[in-house]
Amino acid sequence: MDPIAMRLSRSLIPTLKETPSEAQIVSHRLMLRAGLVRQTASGIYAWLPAGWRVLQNIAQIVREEQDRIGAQEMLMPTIQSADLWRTSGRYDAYGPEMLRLKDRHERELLYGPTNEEMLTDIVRQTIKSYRELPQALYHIQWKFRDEVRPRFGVMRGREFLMKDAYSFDLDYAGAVLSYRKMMLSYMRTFQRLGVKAIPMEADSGPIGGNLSHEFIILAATGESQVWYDAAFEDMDFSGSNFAHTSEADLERFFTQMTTPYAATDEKHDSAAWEQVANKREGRGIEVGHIFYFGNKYSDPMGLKVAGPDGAQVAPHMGSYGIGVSRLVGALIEAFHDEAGIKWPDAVAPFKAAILNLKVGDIACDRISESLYAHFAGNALYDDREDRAGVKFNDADLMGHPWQIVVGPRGAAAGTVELKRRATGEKQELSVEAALARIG
RNA sequence: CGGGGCGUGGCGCAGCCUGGUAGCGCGCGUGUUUUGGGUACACGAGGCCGCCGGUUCGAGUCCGGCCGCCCCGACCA
Repeated sequence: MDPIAMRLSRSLIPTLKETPSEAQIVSHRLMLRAGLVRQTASGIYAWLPAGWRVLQNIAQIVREEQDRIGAQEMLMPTIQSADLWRTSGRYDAYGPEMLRLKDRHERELLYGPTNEEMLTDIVRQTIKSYRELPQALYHIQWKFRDEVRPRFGVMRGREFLMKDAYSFDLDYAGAVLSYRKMMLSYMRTFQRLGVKAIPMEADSGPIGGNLSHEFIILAATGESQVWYDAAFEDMDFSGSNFAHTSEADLERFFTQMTTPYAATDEKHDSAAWEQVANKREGRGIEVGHIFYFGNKYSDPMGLKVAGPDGAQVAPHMGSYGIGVSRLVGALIEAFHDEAGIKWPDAVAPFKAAILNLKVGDIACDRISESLYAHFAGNALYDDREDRAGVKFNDADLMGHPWQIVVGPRGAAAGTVELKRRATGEKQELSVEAALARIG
């Protein structure tokens, strides 16, 4: 990575003082103002350098936690053939949300909204025996759903980055294990992202099936009403650090996650709700969804493997989505204040911002440059010849977890002011002490 | 898809009703000034007024059509 690009004076991070009029909700406004994205068409966004770093950070955590439960990463194309979707019957079933295209030969194509058919087809061609099961595969790829009404910025865009995983098991019992592994992976993922996500029983929607959970981040501006047991608010995740191959641990964890009451509108049960001792209500944003759907695709598409007794059996499948680009907006909804974004450490575009309050001052420049070198590209150096207030405001807006303020007042004595964005706490420290504090 | 609204320099907006050579604030450039929470002054650059057509001597303004975007609702990772 070219370190020059991390100097604000040389970066394309166009912060805005005023909010473009198209943005209503706070995350959308802040994403535009912090220079993370630019809209290029309704529901379609370009990810500018800082936004792209956040997106990659989230994707990387998702990736690591998928790998950790033994899922294999791959990459499937965005463009798919209509014929493939006809094999499952979904080409006609999907409706106008699907973006349909034609190539120069008038062949019917589509921009994929999901990949069940494609992966089922690939597995059908390659997996022939129960000995090759189970399989869990995922990719992180752009999807397109032609929403009637895109809104909320990247949270409800038409083009979006999604992690979608697919599991193939010999039987129902195996599929349940795969499903529980994914739930484990999801809880670990959201925990690492620094956010509380609650698994809620869900309708399986157009994808079909009967074992399904949504993962909801609590945020005042969320789009759906949720009811949940207060037990989720201080749930202990220390027990999630077990080997994903342990069936007993998977069951224990699954039970822990799904026993306390939690439901969205569509599944809310007032009778069951009455039994909850510590009730909590709020708004939430759906950031993940997992499904078990049995033979919904393996049957119509003719996916079969040889079982232990030699008979051909249709594998049981599940699919598992995380809205990676939606998470960027959702995290901002969860972590912001009047001044701007307050990124969780794990996803922040930069770990720290270095605010040189007096560019050209020997001591300020020297300390700033050495700090900048120390962070090796993971700090944004505000080396603009601007007023201090401009830098403070932009740093707060962009939401770097740490701000290292290098001003003439302290620089002569070798000290800097360290500000923690999340709490607002400020400390005057030596350069070494500040770096030690940031870790 | 029903209902509502908006398209005027990069951003936020006025001008349109009542047609007469396009304006304000921010941002940007230059200079002076200021120097720890968006400093002040001066000068300056930047606009087929969304597009097409019509009415008119003349259209940002009036009329028609189209396109784009936003908001509310029904629907979704």
